[in-house]
This record gives sequence, structure tokens and C-alpha cells, in this order.
Amino acid sequence: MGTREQLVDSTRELLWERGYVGTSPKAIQQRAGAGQGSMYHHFAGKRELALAAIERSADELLAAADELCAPGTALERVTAYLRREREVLKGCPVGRLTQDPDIVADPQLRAPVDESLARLRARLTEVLDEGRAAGELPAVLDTAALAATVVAVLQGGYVLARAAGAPEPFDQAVSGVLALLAAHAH
Amino acid sequence: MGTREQLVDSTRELLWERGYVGTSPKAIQQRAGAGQGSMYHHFAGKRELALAAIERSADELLAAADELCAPGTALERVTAYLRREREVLKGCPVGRLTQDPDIVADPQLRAPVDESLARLRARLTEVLDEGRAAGELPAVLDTAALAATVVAVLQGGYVLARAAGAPEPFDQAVSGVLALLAAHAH
DNA sequence: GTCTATAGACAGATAGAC
DNA sequence: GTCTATCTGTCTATAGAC
Repeated sequence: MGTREQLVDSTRELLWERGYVGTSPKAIQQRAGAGQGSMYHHFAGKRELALAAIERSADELLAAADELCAPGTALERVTAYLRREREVLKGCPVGRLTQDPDIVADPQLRAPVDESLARLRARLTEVLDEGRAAGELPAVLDTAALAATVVAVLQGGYVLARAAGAPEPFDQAVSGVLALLAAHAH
Repeated sequence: MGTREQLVDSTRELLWERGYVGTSPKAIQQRAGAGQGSMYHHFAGKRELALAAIERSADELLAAADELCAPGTALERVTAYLRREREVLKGCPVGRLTQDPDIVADPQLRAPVDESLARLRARLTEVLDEGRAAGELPAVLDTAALAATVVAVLQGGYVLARAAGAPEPFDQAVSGVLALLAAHAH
């Protein structure tokens, strides 16, 4: 792998683990096995490196959301996405960034976070719309609201799991929302 | 207010806004209007100050949860708690701390976060149990899982709102889960 | 492209005067 | 109790050699 990619990858990991404020150029260089000069040759500084890393994480989130386009009923697809294998205790590489004041305050850095989560919700809304059209869900339900609920359960599940130091609350939260959705499914 | 309380209060605010890593002793002192000597007289250091601040925030979270013990049906009480007035874009002062590696890694600092969120879920479970006993909810539903879902919707709602830079996704997520719960309520 | 040297500012804390 | 001085290390970057 090229040095440039190594640097972006290390930044991605560190942003995930420690956030923007908690990630220093020095730590990035050490993890990437690159020197100061190398890093500042490829990137103008920490911010530009973070931008590349965030965009890459956002792309991965959307790539995983492609699973929602698989065959099956709407509820099967939502279930598969929620039950997807995840590193629950590490949290969401994208959602995590919303707790970083320097990222939220910077329009350029926040944009990929905003857009990827918005698109995920939009895709979920489409799937739920299909399910509603197929009679899986009552026509009165607001699918956009339900999509927000589903994504929020994921993001909040991570929070509860990290607080507890165990993945169980995440699994409970997912089971709970799926039970509510399934109760309408016939 | 005493200097000691001012210091704890400033720390609470800064932990909320910038997290543990992003909060320096100097910033705490400036916001509290206290000097170095004063801070280190009252507290051994940043960590001890953070511990006091986190415990206070955890207490406030539980105090707000007392609303769940108000009169009314289970669903009315859950709705009132979810619709409670919140500074959505600021996020949850307690949940926010789960993204801080230094807090999650330190059992003493993580304990108040863990316990308060666990108790909130426990209280919600009781309320939902009452609702189930009263016939508001189907007997087959797992109330502990539903409680985790409800809290996760809140915590995840904050994440979505901060990503979007607007409170709407939070409101949608709350509306979605309430619609699912209400559909069973008769 | 990568290296080393350098630099001003801040982090986090200690020491001792008052 | 609070103040000022001091200290070691890190943050984030720049400069220039190779």
C-alpha cells in the first residue's frame, strides 16, 4: 500500500478510536510508519488528512447500506441490515464524529458525515415505502420517521453498549425495534 | 456559589461541549473564574474534577427520569419523557461521554455513565411492564428490549441531529418509535 | 519523497510565597 | 485558599538538507 493510503487509513482508525481532538499528527505518523516530512508532503496538515479519512469512512457506511437493496421483503432487508456483524464496542466510525466539536463546527468536515447518514435514512425510507406498498406496514405510518428511528436505534445502541462495556444493550435495542416492526408485518 | 462548585460546573459544561480530551485545566479555570492554585487546592487534578462533574451529570439524568413516575398511562409517560424539552443540538451530557476513550477505559469515570443509563432503562422497563399489565402492550413484547430501544432512539437521535446540524432528525426518530408503540395501544 | 532540526504555543502539574 | 513561577512533555507545523 502507498504511504498516502497508509496515512489516510491510520487517520481513519485514530478518528474512530480517539476522535479529532484526541488524534495528533505524531500518532498518525507512527501508526502509518511514516515520518513528519512524509506526512506534510502528502497533506497540508491534520485537517486535510482528516477530511480524506472522513470521506472514506462515509463511503464505507454507504457501501454497507447497499445490503438494503438485496432481494427479500422490506422487513427482511431491514432486519439483515440491523443484524449485520458490527464491532459494537468500537461504535460507528461515522456517528462518532458528531461528538467532535471541531468537526461539527467545520462545514467541510461535517458534510460527509451529514450526507452519508442522510442517504442511509433516505435508502431506508425507500425500503419501508416498498414494504408499505406491499402491505407489510400500515399505510398510516410515516416511513421517513421510521427510517430515522431505525438509524437512531443503531447509533444509540452503540452509545448504550459503550456505556455498559458490553454489546448486550445494543442487541436489545435492535431486538426491540424489530419486534415493534414485525408486530405490524401481517 | 462556592469556587469548588463553580469548578465542577465549568467542567460539566466543557465535558459536554468538548469531551474529556478536549477539556484543559486552563479552560476550566478560565470559565470558572478561578486560578491554577485554586483548582489544584480543591481537586487533585483534571481526572478528579471530571469524576465530580460526571457524577453530577449522571444525577441530573436520573432526576429527569423521575418524570416517568408521574401519573398517567405507561404510553403517556413514555411520550412525555421523549417529548421533554431538550437541547437537541448539544446532545446528551452523559451519552456524549461514551465517545471519550479515556473515560470508557477508566472504570471509575465510566461507572456513573453506565449506572445512570442502566437505571434509566430499568425505570423504563418498569413503566412498560405496567403498560403491558394494563393491556396497553401485547404480552409477547420484551419490555427490557423495548426500554433499550427507547433510550437508544434518544441517544441516536442526538447523533443524527448533530450530523444534520438541525433538530429535525431527532424529532423524526422520536415520532417513529412513538408511532410504533402507539399502534399497539388499543 | 523522506529526513532531521527547530519553534511557539499549550497541556498538566508542582512548589513555594502570601 | 489563592497567586505566581517554573517545569517537562506534547501539539502542530515550518524549513531546509538529502
